[in-house]
Amino acid sequence: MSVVDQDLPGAPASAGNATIELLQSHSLTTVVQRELQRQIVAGELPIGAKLNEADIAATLHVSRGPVREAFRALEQSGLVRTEKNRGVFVRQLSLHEADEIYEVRAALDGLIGRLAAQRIRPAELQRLRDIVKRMHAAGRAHDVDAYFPLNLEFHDLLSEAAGNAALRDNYRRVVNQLNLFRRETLARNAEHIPVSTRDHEAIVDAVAQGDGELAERLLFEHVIDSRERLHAALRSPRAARRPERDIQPKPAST
Amino acid sequence: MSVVDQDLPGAPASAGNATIELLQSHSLTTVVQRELQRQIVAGELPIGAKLNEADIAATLHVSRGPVREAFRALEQSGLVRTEKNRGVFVRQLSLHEADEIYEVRAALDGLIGRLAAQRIRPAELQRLRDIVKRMHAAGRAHDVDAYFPLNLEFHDLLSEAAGNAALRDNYRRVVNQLNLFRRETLARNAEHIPVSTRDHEAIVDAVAQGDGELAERLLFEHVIDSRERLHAALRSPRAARRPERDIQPKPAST
DNA sequence: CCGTATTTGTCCGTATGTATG
DNA sequence: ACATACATACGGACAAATACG
Repeated sequence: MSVVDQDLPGAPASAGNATIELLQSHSLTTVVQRELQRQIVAGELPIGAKLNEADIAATLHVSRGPVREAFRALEQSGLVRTEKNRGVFVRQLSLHEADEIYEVRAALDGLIGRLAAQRIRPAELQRLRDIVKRMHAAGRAHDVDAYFPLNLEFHDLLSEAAGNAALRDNYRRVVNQLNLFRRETLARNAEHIPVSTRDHEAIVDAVAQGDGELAERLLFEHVIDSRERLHAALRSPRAARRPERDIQPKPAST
Repeated sequence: MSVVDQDLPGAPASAGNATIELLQSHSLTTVVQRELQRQIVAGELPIGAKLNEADIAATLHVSRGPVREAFRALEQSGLVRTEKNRGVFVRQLSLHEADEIYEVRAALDGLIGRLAAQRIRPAELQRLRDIVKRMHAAGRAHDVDAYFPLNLEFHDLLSEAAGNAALRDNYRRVVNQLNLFRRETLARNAEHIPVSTRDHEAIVDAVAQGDGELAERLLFEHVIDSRERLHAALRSPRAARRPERDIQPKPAST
């Protein structure tokens, strides 16, 4: 009846089972929360999809209690919205909401730049430069699928290098929310990769030189610019190709 | 068995009962969440206090399910911490954590100033000036208990005037977390009221003149300064008068 | 518009882990 | 160290609301 009993068919119950290790230190609520967040961020659950309590509980081999608790956590983190007596849905950001969150991200990213310029360590700086190098490669190859995760990794590493856990956590929550919008609409077109990569290069240089004010300004403007690119993409004919109504990925069967 | 049956002894079941109205539009989880948040922010639940599921459920006349769900939401909002198989406690911020959160707040407040200078409406500006006027009065009377809520109201109104709901929500969460620390340690001494009120006056002026850059800088520094005042208060002999271990307000009885 | 099926909201019982004498 | 008491974690059942035919 539980995730350790029936899941992972061939796994022995002895040492080395990561699932058991996970359960010993984390509650089922936490496991469900992380799994749902992963599915949402990874795009496995489409925007607007309805999260069915019973289905999720059955799939993860847990009862509805932990699932409902995970829903409340995800709601606070801004990844889902709850309608009373109707259900929980993957959050759909309006353009207006995305604009607002972009401004918040710009402020946080500015502080990240300011602090990272003071506190970044050589190893982190080297990793940043490696990422930028790979960004150049992805740009030359017009490989958007390679560039997108590099962009996430760049900013996540920078938020870590700022040496402020609260800032990093707030930043990650905001970025996760924004991904709800960009995945839906932004064309992720390759045209902007070169200019964005130049932004990143300048940011790394400013951080490397310890110029906090410059890094702050560059990062703030980088975020605002990416918001503007989003607007431009929405005005282009390629945009609005997907409907914005609720999507139900799995009606009933499995 | 429910909150509407036994609570509010003399209240008739007819129209005008706010409790029934509340339950019709909100789930019990939401009601519990708001009530617990209110108790934490208001200081009715001391820092480090253990939140007993059964006690809370009995007091609010609900079952333990909604209480557990509310715990998960409060955990994400940073007001409580959960220890597996041990319980939920009102969060205790270390000085280091408070420092980090103060930096986040400074960045958000800076953006608030920048945006409010562009978007504030005359009625809001007038309300800000009224609050500052009352701050002056509280300062002259050395009335810290009057000043403290005025300070909260000032910044909350400003976050509203910025015209960005996401920014306001993020700001409120951060301020709620910081109150977990300031209530415990900050002496709330009257000495700083005049200088702080002058800060607020300058901020209002900058916003009124539409000088976003100035308002941003003033607010950022205002927050950093208040963090420094916190540090100074901790170094003063008056500080550290309360123990930092867990407190249990109501062992069992009611 | 009504009856049925499905889903959510709530409550309670039980097992497991923790604290205490 | 052991046994007891207590709190939490989880599962399951019932009631209410919604969705569908």
